[in-house]
Amino acid sequence: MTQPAHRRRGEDLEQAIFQATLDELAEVGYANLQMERVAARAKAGKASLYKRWPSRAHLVRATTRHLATTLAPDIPLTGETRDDLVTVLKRIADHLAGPYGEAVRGLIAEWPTRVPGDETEQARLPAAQVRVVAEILETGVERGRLRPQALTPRIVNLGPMLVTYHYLSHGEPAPIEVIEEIVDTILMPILAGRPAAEQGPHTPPTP
Amino acid sequence: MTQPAHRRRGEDLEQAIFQATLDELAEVGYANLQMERVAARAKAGKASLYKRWPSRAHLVRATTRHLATTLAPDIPLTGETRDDLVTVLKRIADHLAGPYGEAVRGLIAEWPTRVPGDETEQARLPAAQVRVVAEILETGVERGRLRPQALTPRIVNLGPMLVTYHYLSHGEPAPIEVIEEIVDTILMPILAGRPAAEQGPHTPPTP
Amino acid sequence: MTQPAHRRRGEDLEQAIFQATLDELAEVGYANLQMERVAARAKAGKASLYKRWPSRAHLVRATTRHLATTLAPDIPLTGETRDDLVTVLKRIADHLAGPYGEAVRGLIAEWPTRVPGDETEQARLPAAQVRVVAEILETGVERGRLRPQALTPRIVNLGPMLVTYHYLSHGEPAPIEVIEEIVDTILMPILAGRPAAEQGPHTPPTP
Amino acid sequence: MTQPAHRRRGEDLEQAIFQATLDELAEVGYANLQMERVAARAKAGKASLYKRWPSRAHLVRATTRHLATTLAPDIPLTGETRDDLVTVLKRIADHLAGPYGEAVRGLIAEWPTRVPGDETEQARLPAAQVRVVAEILETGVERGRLRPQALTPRIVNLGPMLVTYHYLSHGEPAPIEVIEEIVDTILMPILAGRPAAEQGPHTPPTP
DNA sequence: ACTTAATCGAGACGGTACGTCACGTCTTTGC
DNA sequence: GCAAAGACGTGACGTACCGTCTCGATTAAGT
Repeated sequence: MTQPAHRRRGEDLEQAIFQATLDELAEVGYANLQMERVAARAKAGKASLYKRWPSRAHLVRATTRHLATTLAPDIPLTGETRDDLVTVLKRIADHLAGPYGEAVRGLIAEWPTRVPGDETEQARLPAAQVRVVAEILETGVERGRLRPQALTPRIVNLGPMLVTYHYLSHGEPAPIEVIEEIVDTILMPILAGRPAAEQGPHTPPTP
Repeated sequence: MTQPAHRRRGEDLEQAIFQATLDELAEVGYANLQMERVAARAKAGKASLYKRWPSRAHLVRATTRHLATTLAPDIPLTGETRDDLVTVLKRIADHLAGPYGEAVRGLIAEWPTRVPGDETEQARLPAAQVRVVAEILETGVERGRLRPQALTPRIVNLGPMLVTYHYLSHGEPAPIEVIEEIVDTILMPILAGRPAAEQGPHTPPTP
Repeated sequence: MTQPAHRRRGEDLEQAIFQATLDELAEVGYANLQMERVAARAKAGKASLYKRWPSRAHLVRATTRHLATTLAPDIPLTGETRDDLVTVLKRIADHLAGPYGEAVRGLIAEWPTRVPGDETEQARLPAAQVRVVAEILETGVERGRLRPQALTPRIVNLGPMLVTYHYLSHGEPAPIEVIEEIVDTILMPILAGRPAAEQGPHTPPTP
Repeated sequence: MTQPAHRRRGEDLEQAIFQATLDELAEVGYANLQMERVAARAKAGKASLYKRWPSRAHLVRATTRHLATTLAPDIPLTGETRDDLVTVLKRIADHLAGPYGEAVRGLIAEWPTRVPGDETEQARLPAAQVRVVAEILETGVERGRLRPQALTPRIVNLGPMLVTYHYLSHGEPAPIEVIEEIVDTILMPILAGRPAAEQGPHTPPTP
């Protein structure tokens, strides 16, 4: 028999529902995600879902948060700011091609806007990976390559934001050429405080 | 009598449907937009909608394009790059608070992704207003204030993109402080080729 | 409160739907009977109807069968064949003026003809009342007034059939004069084996 | 081009519509007969139909009357009452299998009942063929085989009525065995004034 | 022959009911 | 005493046909 020997409760059940939600997001996307299908896939009753989350949006939001805690980025860094930025942004871009990206797409459209006191962002950037960006920039500053003033949250978020926006508007992750162009013509000029003209894509800096 | 003397057909009818769609977007948002309500509001039959657009997403997309053609930006410019950028980006931000923003939110989530050959962007930036950004930058270049190399599409779009992203992730238009921060710490450094810390409005570039 | 304390399911719900169907048949007739109105009247969802019967025709057919089981004819008989026949045929005629007649009218037109193995008759005569006719004739045979050979199903059904046909072709129940003419010029001659012209009520056969 | 060189008007057009209606009745039956299909089949506009008949029921009724005028029964008679009755009733039964029967089925269900002064019967028996029945009976009376008192309209109609009822309740024309049983156990006893026992199906009268 | 008015075909239109589907709630049954 | 299963009331969906209307083309009748 496929059914569990002992009926799942509490944490176990929640895990199964999260997994079913992720699978559905990956297969049919947010727009076609149905509570009935999630429940069936998790071999759970619909009431078990509604007892925990009042709507599809809340379930998906909880699922992405669950996903964030289980994710180990593990990105190999070289210490070279420009290359490391390309690497981590490509990771973020590809991450969006999966259930996480679908969740962001859906929550942007459906999250009940303007709940007073609910200051959360619908299009929350993947925290663990943004943290890696911050580490790259901190390393660059320590090595004297980047201006310390550039380490503001807005600039740290800029790269992930542009990559996410590309996914949202094109429906697929940014290709490597786009990421390199973003890094070389937008991020590095701001961070290094040098004109973009002194560096182009794939061109090593003039000595 | 409220009913038109002659039954509306073709162009007239389409205009009425677009208007009804815009009104519904503004009132209930994309997620709660219903074909039945749009039809009723336009005093049209549902079949008249489905004869023209196969789905809600197509109707909304057509409506935003219709909206773009009827929009006259008419933004007063001073010739001062930094101030003009703040002005036009604020306009874009506020424009997103209306039906146009709702349409973008919905299309991001619901537009059928990856139709081969359909290279259109779901989160299309408002073309007329982005054109104004380009004019501001061209003026700056002509006056020798901005680097000519910065006039790439990606950099021209950068400001509108950040403002749009703010709306998508927060659900409300970017406030003026955020826009000024974007212009002063991101756009102007890239455009003028100077470190953000050293720059202020109306400051000539250091030799 | 008008709503039931507990949501109706199974048998209870079915009873309510049957009652609503009968009411609609009586009020608007079969041709104008709508599933939506029946559902609304029964305070049920349309899906609850379609889960049980695949079409309007099946619902009405089931309703008439339900009606047949709950009907108690209770017709007072005198033992006098001719008079009892007139009485029961009048009952049948009047019964047709209600929802039952409407159901028969509709099923004749709409029942999917020639379903292999579905030998049921669309214009099924009301079984309980036809049984009373049979009893009348059996009594007549026992008393030696009627020929035993006349007790075939076709002849037993003849009276109800003619009365039903009158309703179908005129849209209203046969009046008493028509029923008496049917009994005196058609039924009694066949049953008693005497020429119609020579017969009257209570007249012994000429030797 | 497939369109007629000369556009049809008046009588020509009406004929084409009648023919299209008959074809549709034969192909899909009354319940599935659609004004749009009739119009398309007749290569006519819907307005041309509605200009002449206010509803589907009126169109079908007019079509059956048109059909009645164009029908030539041409039934071979032998002079033998019993056999001739079987022959003509079989003709009537088979006639019902075509568009005429479908029309009767539909009009029974849909004809607006109780229009004051509209005394027409929905289930009008085919007049030309009923007239043949009358001729057969008149011949029988002239030859002294049948009782003159039996020549009432109700008895003349009895045979066609029973055959029609069989079609209505079974959905297909009465087979020959049923017709012979009707003639031998119902019609002949009434007409000849002899007990049914003296004649059975297929059994010659005892000398 | 040349208008002139009627009539036609074609089909768009405003409506409405259809039968389906998923929602979120509620009841039952089993563990 | 909670979980699974799923029936239920609700209501929007997208489809199909209704009966009305508009339009331009065709045609018979009147000049």
